[in-house]
Amino acid sequence: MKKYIKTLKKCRLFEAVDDESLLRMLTCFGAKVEIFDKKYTIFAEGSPAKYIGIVLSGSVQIIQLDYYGNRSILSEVRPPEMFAEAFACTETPSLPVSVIADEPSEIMLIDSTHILHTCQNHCGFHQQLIYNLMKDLAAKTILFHQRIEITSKRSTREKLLAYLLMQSKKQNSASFEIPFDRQELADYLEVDRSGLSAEIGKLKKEGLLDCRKNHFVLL
Amino acid sequence: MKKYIKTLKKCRLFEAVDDESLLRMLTCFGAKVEIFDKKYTIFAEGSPAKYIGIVLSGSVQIIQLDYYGNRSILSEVRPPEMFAEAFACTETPSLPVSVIADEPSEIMLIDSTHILHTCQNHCGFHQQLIYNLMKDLAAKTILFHQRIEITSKRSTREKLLAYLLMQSKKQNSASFEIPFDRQELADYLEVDRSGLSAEIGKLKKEGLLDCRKNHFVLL
DNA sequence: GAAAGTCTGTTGAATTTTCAACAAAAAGGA
DNA sequence: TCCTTTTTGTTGAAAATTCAACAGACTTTC
Repeated sequence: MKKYIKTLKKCRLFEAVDDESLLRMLTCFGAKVEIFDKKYTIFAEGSPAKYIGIVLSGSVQIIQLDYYGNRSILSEVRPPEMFAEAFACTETPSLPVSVIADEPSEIMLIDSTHILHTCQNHCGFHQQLIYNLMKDLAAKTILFHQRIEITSKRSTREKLLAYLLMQSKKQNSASFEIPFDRQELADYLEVDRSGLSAEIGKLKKEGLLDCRKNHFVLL
Repeated sequence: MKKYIKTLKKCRLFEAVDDESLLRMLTCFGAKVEIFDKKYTIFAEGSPAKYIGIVLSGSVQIIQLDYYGNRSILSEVRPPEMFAEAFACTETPSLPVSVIADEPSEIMLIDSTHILHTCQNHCGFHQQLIYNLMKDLAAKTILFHQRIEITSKRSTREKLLAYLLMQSKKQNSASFEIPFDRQELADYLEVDRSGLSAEIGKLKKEGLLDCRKNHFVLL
C-alpha cells in the first residue's frame, strides 16, 4: 500500500490524516486496490453501492445509460479524486450510474461501512473522515451546479462555449486540453455529435476558437 | 424558537439531537428566523454563502438565471428541508444560484461558521451535525442525479414523462400533485413552455395522462 | 508496414424545438 | 361582483437539432 500513500494523501478523504494513521486505517478498512483495463465496467448500474472508489492512476467516467442506450457522461474522475461516495454514504441499494475505466486504471476500493458505522467514538480519525466526506460532497454538489449551468443552455453553441469558458477558467489559460473526444463531449453536453462537430467548425471559421483534437484555444 | 422545534426536529441537520440540546444550539449559533413574502429573493446570486437556510413554512426555489434572463429551476425546497448548505460548507465566496420564496415563508438562517469551525471537540453534538450534513449532502447529490436523468433526455415528451414517472414513484401513486405551474415545470425540465403545453395536450389525447392544473394522473 | 478499426467532419432530409403572438380561462384585488 | 393581472393552450413560421450515411484522417494491431 505504501506506494499509493503519496496519491492518497492528496485525496480529500484523507485530508489532515498523517501517514502512519493512514496506513493503519487502510488495513483496518480492508482497503483493496484493483486494476481495470480501458472500458472495463468498475461498477454497473443497478448494483448495490457498497464501496467508495479512489482513482490512484488512470481515469474513470461516471455515466448513465437510458432505455435506448443513449449515454450521458456525468463526470470524469482522475487521481486523487473519489467516486460513488454519495451512493455509498446513503447506502443506496441500487446504483443509478455506471462507472467505467476510461484508460487502464488502479482503483482503491473501500467498504463504506467501515467509515460510516465503526469505531464511531473510539477512533479519533473517524470524525476527521466524516468531516472530509462532508467537505467532498459539498464540493461535488458545486460541480453538479456547474454542469447544470452548462447543460441547461438551449443550444449546442451555447453549451459548447459555456463548457470551454469554464475549462479555460479552471485551467487558468485560454489554451487547454479537455478530457473528452468528440463523442464524449457530446454525451457530456447532451447534444448530437455531428451537430457538435459542425458547431466547432463554425466557431473556428468565425475566428473565436482554434483546436486540434483535444486541445482548444479560445481567441 | 420553541414553536419551530417540531419542524426542526424533522430536519436532517438535527437528526438524533434532543429538544434541549437543539434549543441550546440555536442560541449558541445565533440562529434567526425571517419571514419572506412571495417572490422575495432570500439569497441573490453573487452574494457570499454565509448561511444555511432551513424552510420552516412555505417553500423556496433554487434558481439560476443566465445572461439573457432565462431561468433554470434547480429544485423546490419545502419544510423541513435546508438549502444552500453545500455553498455554506465550502464557504463559497459567490453564490452561483439565487433562492426565491415561492410563497410567504418562514426561514431559519444559521451562520455556517458556527457549525463548521467552533467547538470542534468540546460539543458532543457538533460531530453529530457534521455527520448529518454529510448524510444530507449525499442525499442531495442523489437528487441531482435524478434531475440529470430527467433533463438529459433529448425531447420534451421524454423529459415530461420521465419527470411524471419519477413524481408518481416518489409519491407512491399514479395520481399526484406537482409543485410547479407550467412555466416553472418548463424551467425545471429545460424546455419551451408552449411546447410543453402542446406535449401535455398530446399525451392527454393519447389517453396516457389526465391533468387539471397541478394535479396529474398517469393512466 | 499493411490492414482493420475508430474517430471526425460534412451533408441533406426529417423531425423538433423555439419564438412571438393571441385569446380564453383562471386567479387575485378592490 | 367587476376589473385587472396572470396563466394556459394554440397557432404557424423560423430556426435548430437529430439522424443516417459516408469518406477521409488517424490509431491500433498484427
